[in-house]
Amino acid sequence: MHFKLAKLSVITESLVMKAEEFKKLKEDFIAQWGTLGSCWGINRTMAQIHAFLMMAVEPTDTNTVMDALKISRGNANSNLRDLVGWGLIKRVTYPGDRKEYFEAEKDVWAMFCIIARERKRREIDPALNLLQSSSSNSFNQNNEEQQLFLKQTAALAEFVQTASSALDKIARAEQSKVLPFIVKRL
Amino acid sequence: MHFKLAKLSVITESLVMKAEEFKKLKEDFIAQWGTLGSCWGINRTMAQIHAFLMMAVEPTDTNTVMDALKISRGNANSNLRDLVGWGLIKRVTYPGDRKEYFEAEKDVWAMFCIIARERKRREIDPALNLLQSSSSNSFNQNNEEQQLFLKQTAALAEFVQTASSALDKIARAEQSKVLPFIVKRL
DNA sequence: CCAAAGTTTCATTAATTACTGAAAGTTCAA
DNA sequence: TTGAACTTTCAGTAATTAATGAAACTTTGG
Repeated sequence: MHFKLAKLSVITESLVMKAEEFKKLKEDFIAQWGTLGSCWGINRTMAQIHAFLMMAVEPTDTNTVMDALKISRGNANSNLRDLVGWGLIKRVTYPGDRKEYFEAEKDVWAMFCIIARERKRREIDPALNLLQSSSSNSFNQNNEEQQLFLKQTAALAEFVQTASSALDKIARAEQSKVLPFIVKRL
Repeated sequence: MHFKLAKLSVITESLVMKAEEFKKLKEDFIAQWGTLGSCWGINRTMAQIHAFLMMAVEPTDTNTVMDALKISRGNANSNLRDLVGWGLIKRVTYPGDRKEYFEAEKDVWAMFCIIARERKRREIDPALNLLQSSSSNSFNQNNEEQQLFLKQTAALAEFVQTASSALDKIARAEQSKVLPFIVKRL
């Protein structure tokens, strides 16, 4: 029996990650996710905090985040606030505990929907606004430049409009159905 | 006859944009498109140059771009190079003319496909890489933290993979079919 | 091969964006 | 009402990113 256990643990040790290794892997993942974030136009810290909270078993307080990512209180606070603003994390409080804890939305499809909705609001809607108001002038029909401007702004407006409502539909549908459906049917 | 023309021109003046007004409108549009660009994570100048070239009746040289947008030669050059790199504009030369001119892709659907392809390559693929390599370790089945990490990275990887291939399909299909299809069928 | 026309590079500078940490603000139990 | 625990703010600073413009480079007609 002793023998068997020893053998098993040898095997186990060689296949399974040690706590040390896992810690490193996780830190690496978070750091790299931050780097990826910046090339997505999201600030590094925000992406890292989000990754950290997605991988957190339970709600986590500001100090823990600060310590884990080696960032200042102010930085932690403002990025946490922004993530709450996006709806990607939620504030959690426990009765009898003054501290605030943060918990990430962990469901991937829910995350996608949140991000789609927010990006639409922040990035697509203002563009559509500009395009529609620009294309709705009385252009001179005999002026090639003006006609091109009209044609382009109108075409862009129409496209953005359609794409935007397609995105709406997608983000409102059930995960299990949408993407497989698109992958299959096109 | 003189009378009629005069009258017509009065009407015309009141309804149709004067050259001055149009110039201002276009400049405004370009400036604002630049601002929008920055909130999309694209640098302002690049977005402006792209807008300027989309609205240009014919291929345009570096000096014209510099003058129109009041930017330096170096800035114009590097952003034009980047736009060529994205495939959003093309270099055009005329026999007997040493200058290079630039021409934007004007078809909106083609633009969308280019952007989708490039963003996938630059932003999605590296993320997928990280997710797949992170989730393909031997995690300890008795460790809740490790199991969450595995679950999350694996779920993200799967989602990104599926979304990415959906995007591929969309960008390979015909414009007239895809978006209306999605809008209708979901 | 030269010089003129045109293009690219890159060190420097400017602008923007992100981060720090101390101070001010808030909340609540006693 | 006080003060300890916690959160937020914000002026100052650091880091990053973008822009300038002169110099170096390339191309080509003659």
